[in-house]
Amino acid sequence: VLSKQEVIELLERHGIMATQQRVELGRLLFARPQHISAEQLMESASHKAERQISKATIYNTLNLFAEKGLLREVIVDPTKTFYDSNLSRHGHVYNIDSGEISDIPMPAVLMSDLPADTTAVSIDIVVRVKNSC
Amino acid sequence: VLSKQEVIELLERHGIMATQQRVELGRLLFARPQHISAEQLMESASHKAERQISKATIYNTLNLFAEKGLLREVIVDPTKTFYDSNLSRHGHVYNIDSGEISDIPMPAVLMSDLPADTTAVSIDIVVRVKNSC
DNA sequence: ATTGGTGCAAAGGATTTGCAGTCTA
DNA sequence: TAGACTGCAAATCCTTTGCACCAAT
Repeated sequence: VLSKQEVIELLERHGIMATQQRVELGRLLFARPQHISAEQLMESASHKAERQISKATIYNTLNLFAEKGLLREVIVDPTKTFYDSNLSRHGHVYNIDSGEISDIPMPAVLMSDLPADTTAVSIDIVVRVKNSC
Repeated sequence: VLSKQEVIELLERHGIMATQQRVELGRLLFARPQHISAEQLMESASHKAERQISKATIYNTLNLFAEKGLLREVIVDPTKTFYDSNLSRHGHVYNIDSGEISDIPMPAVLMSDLPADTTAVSIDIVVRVKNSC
């Protein structure tokens, strides 16, 4: 778990003004590598944060962190966005029954067939699984 | 472009009752390999279909076709689901500026690291790109 | 007749937005 | 003080649902 000061430095290194809410959310998010939804973060913040943090601020902060490269958006479910605090190169396994997300190693992917005049922003591999019946 | 009769046979082969709306939507969807959203299909149907087809039927039909294996859901954008009438093994390039989706070959992906007691339903590779500035 | 499909409008749920109040540099 | 951030509620957008009507077996 990072100290407030460590989070403040992390944010500022990424050009993000370190406000109180952002620091508290940062401590929750960067405590460990995890996959978390806006809803889950709201729930977590309502228990653990010193001050209560509004829904809009949760969404704003998640979007800002993702944009600034502190979080990675994980698009596995059309109805809900997850954010991954593990920035290393990896793919995801999404259990469509339980909603759980776990990591898998990402194999080398050949990038030879991208349209010219564009640049790759992200490469995602998602394996959707269901519980064996 | 498939004839009505060809679409009827296709649907029945997949255990789908061939109603008029489903056949018309099938003709639009299976005319060529494409990536289409519910909204785009509604737009297309409003011009080309013989009778007008309601929003609910569009969604019901897309979900049914996907469930029965005639379409593949493409989850690239958290705000909108696309459906792919190309069922062959391939990945996608999603242009976050234009919203365009195009295909890329899918490299062999090692499936050795899936959780036991689950079975893979789909494997998606999505490369998000932006226009070079 | 019975089962399944369709259309319409309303409900639902995640996310965004507008604006007033608050904090920070 | 100016600019940026936050909170709240309302608005938005995509998608699903409930229900009455229609079609096919």
